[in-house]
Amino acid sequence: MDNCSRIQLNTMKDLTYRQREILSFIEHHEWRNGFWPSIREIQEKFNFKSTNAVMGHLRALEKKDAIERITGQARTFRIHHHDTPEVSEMPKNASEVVDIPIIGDIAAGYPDRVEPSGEIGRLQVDIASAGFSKRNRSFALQVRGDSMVDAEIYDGDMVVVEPRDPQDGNIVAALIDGETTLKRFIQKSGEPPYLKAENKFYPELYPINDLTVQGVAKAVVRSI
Amino acid sequence: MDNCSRIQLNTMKDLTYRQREILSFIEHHEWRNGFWPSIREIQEKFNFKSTNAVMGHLRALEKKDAIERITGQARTFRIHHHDTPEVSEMPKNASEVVDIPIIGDIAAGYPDRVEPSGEIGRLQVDIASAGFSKRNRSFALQVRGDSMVDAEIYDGDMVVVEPRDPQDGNIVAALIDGETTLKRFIQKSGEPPYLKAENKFYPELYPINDLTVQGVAKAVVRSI
DNA sequence: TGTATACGTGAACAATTGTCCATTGTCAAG
DNA sequence: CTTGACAATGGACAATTGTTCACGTATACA
Repeated sequence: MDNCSRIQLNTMKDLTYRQREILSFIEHHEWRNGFWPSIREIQEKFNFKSTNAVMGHLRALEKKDAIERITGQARTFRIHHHDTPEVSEMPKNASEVVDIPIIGDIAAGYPDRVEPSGEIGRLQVDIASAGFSKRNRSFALQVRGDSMVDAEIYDGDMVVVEPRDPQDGNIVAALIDGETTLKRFIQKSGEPPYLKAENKFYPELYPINDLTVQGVAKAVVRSI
Repeated sequence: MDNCSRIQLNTMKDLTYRQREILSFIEHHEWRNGFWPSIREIQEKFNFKSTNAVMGHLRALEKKDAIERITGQARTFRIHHHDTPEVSEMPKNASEVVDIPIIGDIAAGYPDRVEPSGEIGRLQVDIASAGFSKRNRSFALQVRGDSMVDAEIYDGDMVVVEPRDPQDGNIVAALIDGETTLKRFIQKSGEPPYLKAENKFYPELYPINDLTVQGVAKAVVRSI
């Protein structure tokens, strides 16, 4: 189907297809559940009638140096990833980002497993997309009320705000009547700037001075 | 109103020093070895004469919602990261969290500056509120289309999905017709579960099998 | 004073789980 | 044809491991 996974499959190692299936499941189980499967869980997954079928594969995988185990101990695996990591465009300084794969299509491949090839990008939360700053100059506001519903920002949402000067059209955290609220910042050339609520039931215009705007909203985070 | 958006700021009761030690060791063991410790391994570490000492602590940690276990199964832990553990043997590698203050009211202070006193909590992007996992078990989906607009999820949003079994009412990433979509998972007691689109112009019901649900949506992140 | 929580010992039990025995079959290579 | 790698069955055993009961201490609290 997609050549990415095919290439990876063949470059990997001299594992058989079945062994690769087993290995995939083990990895996937840990990824999904946070702990490794027991041999009988693997057995069930593949409808083996005997645990020894699993044992055979595990021995093979260990012999081929794909995995490592601690004999006698339950659910103790270690996966050896000596397939070549591709050149990464990601910043080497891992401390700067929280790195989350963006998966666009996980339909292909082993149905119960997310193929690496399904990844269409990475979400680097602190920098690229959301403006999260390590310097902690950014902050999050929890939205109360519905003054921004027309901008799809709702009660309870967290809005990440970066303190800086706004530009026309930015959603800003603004200090109005002693309260911090979210408004849209409007500044047409030659005219004085003003703020605007994104809810048609609210007054449109708000006065503004140089202490009003506290920062620019960079992202919305909503827990579900 | 809904407790979900209040996040888990105060849901975890305070751990005792001893409980924190235990928790730290469990985390550290997994970090170092790649799998969770057994109860007797914890016992040895702390020189307990009885496994029941460990059991007591584990029960307490579970009661306080710090960990999760699967009864009867070996080495199956799940750590709930509600806050940053202060006592930790683990390296304070900053790459693990992006730590953002949640500011409830900054009206009182100097408006161009974030007052520490205005902080009502902290948003730890990778773990607490959004289900971001440093182990990368979570993943993000970019929403295409409008099948969830009635749940305030829009085209282009990033949805953070944690792979686990859904409960009634959860928004889930579901594999339908070879495509991953967002649906609401409905399971009334005694009845077979089904999926439901949150858009009145879409068909309501979708069939479901054990490969359908890929995970539960934990958060929405939208760049502005 | 009672009661609750935290902390721990000691021993026994039962479930989970890894391991190993013998055996069957296929298939490609020598 | 034989050999070896691969795949799987079936059953049994033993180690690992989680669980529970009974019992003890200390501390804080109303």
